[in-house]
Amino acid sequence: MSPDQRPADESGFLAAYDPRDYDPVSVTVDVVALTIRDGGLHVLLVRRGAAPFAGMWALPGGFVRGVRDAEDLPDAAVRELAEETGLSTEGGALDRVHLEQLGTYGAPGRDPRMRVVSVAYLAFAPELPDPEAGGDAADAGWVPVGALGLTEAGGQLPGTTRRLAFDHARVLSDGLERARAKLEYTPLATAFCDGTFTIPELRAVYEAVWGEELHAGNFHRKVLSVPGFVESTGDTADRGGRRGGPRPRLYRTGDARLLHPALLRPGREEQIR
Amino acid sequence: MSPDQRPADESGFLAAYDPRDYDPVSVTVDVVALTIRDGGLHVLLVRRGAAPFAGMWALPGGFVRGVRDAEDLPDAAVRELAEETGLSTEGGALDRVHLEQLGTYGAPGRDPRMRVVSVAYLAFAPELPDPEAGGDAADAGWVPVGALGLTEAGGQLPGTTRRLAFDHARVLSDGLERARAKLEYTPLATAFCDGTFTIPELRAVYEAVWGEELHAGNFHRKVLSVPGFVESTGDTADRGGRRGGPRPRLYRTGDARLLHPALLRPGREEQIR
DNA sequence: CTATGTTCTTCTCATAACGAGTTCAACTCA
DNA sequence: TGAGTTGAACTCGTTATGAGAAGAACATAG
Repeated sequence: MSPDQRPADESGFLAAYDPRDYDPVSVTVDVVALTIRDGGLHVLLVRRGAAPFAGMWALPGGFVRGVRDAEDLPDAAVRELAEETGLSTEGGALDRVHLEQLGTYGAPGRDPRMRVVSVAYLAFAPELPDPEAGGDAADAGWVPVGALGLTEAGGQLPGTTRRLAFDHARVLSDGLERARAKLEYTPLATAFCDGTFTIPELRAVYEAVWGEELHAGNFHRKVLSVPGFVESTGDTADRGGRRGGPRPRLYRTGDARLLHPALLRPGREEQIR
Repeated sequence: MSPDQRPADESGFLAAYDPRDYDPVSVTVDVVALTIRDGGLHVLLVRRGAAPFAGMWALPGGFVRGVRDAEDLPDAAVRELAEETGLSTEGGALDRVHLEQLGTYGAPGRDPRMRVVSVAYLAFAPELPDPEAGGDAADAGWVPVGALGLTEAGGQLPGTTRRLAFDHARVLSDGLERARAKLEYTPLATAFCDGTFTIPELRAVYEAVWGEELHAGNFHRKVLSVPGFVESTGDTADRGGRRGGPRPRLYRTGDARLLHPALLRPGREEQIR
């Protein structure tokens, strides 16, 4: 909408009205950056050094530059991700990172100091280096998602050692559900892989994100039967699987933007009601 | 994230830093409210009376109350929708409206006057009364979506009489695509219907949103085969179809939150690449 | 009232997709 | 060298799908 559309009973103040004069809202971006390490799904977190929530873990993020050096929201997300990972924005590994908007969180009181509306972004990345802690972050690193004890309700199980600050358990839960859903009907799983990959590597991505094992034969058949999902490079990998087996063939991402038919998660009949 | 997570080179200014002092950003909500009238999909629009974009049409929306009478984002969306439709927030037709967050739009320059970050919401409503124009809105009403000449790229065809202000063509296009996708795998089509409805009425909703005719027999079979999508009331409608035919049976929404199997849009093979 | 055309609902049928399991060769590691 | 593992391709029964047909119930024109 336009900022000057507001209730009729305020129309007399139109010219003088500026919500910033008395109703300040700050805008930040947070990034849910996901990658796969050691066969498991990891998220990029920083440990807070200052109050509030000192000592707890939080998603990387920061203020959107509003007027001075104004930046678009995705640019702010990339900037925060680059600052946190220590990677350059240009010509580096960040080019292969898929970034999409996840949602916006603005409940009053979510930050105890001020009114903050936070635009969350979701990033899918191939394996990236460990971040360096810096600034007011006491620590930073890729944390296994399974170690956070996330609940469906957007909270954390009691007894989880790594507590998440603000409403970041909710944001992260939403990001994980988005990632799981996106793998079903888009080829974004390849964003977790390098330029070339094997079908078993792709299957490992699905298994890490979905958290369950898949039928290798059926997965293989489905991936190859979806037009444009992957295309063969003609090569084979250097060696076989970890504990034996033939050398798998290599593929790269195809030109499909949607998977048809989709690769649906098995056994969701219980979660449907 | 937290507002105090920012680059290390600013950490010296931590205590004194307040982005509102020099970097003001305003937050608004816009609502893409969809309903079905006369068998066609309509969106709620208001015509702007003041510059910028005077005379053009815009999505209803307005500022989020930040600190004084602070409200959550969905509450702000409901409030704007209620103000625009003239319907009461409580105990009225708005209870049956499905509301979900669509996305956030914050490109610099999208509002020529100031930096505005706008959180868009998507509303699915059964038939609602005509709104009353008020305040600085020159006119307001339910506009057939097809009359807006929307393009896939988020613009409008040249020659379209009703021009959309700001980036609202993009927002509306995103909302329509979301609506089309949601009908595939959720029972939200019933949000466009009254408490009880017939399968042909439900099919009319799908046809209006998807913009194509569906095979009546197959649609009927699929709706009844999805567990929890609809449940029979045991009654039949008062009369048959508009031009004849038996009286269809009445159903109400079931308890399913996801459709399995999904009702996929036909003929999307071309849009996949 | 009758005739005509429309619509709801349930079929059939051929094709496509799926889950589960099998087979076999290629490979790693002890 | 042998045992165990894995990639890739296959089978088979079940389920989902698109296209079409059939028949009964109904609205409307005459």
